[in-house]
Amino acid sequence: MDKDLHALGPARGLDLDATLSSGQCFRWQQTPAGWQGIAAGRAVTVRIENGLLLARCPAADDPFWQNYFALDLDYTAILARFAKSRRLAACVAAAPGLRVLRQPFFEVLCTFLISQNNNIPRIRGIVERLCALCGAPLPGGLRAFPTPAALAAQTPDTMAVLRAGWRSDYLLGAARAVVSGDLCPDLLAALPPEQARARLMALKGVGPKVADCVLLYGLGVWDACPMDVWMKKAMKAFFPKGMPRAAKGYAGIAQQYIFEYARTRLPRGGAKKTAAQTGAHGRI
DNA sequence: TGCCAGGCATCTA
DNA sequence: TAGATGCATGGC
Repeated sequence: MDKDLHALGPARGLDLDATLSSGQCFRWQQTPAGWQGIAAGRAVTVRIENGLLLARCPAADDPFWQNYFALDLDYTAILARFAKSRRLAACVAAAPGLRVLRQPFFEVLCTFLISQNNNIPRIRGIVERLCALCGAPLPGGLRAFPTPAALAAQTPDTMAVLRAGWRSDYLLGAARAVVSGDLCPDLLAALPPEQARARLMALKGVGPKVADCVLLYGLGVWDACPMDVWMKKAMKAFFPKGMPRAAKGYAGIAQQYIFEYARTRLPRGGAKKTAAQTGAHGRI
């Protein structure tokens, strides 16, 4: 038995594969020992055994990871609400162990700036090069995600190694806004969601999609709805009258299940065309 | 080889 | 105000 391996708590239905490969986070990889991830300068390897979420990490990091995986959130109650909508329940059934993670604000802001008009393998590559460029070294040859100050100290020339294209300017702008105090996650979290959203969208490179992802994944605003064109069409096909009432207060979480259903159960690019035009909504 | 990617800013009508 | 276009890069 690995002496460093210990329980963070009951997994409460959490599915690591579904959650960590769902496109809401970009610094996790599957290893023979479990899922290895880095967030907020902490490295961890997690896996689930006998209904417990096990972690290999310093015990002092346990509260961080318990919060990261939202182990305190009662998904049984949330999913029971969702079950009142037949179609939403069908989406949940496709990945019932999917969870919305509580990730560090700045990491979410940067990774979703990188994500725009991009694909997941390339997003991961750019994020890793960013961490190699200016993230603090961690044991085991790993790198932390850069602090706002470390990123703000970069220049367009030094950022060229990322091969991130125009997104590099957005990253520098975001980092400098945080360092200057112009953008403060604590203040954002205290604002009504609509005001926080508007404040985020005042940043160059942050549109409605990125802003909503930051609200949902980085500030724990469970009602935020990340919307891109593909998702809007899937939503329109599944729920032409809008998000079902059963999702009230948890629309962002509900949408995570809808998105995962569309991503994994519909043909490639399907929600753009197939769901809306061929009646995929009739199957759920 | 060409399409497209969990968008956004900018331009134009 | 809505729709079209360009943007940098690489996965597939």
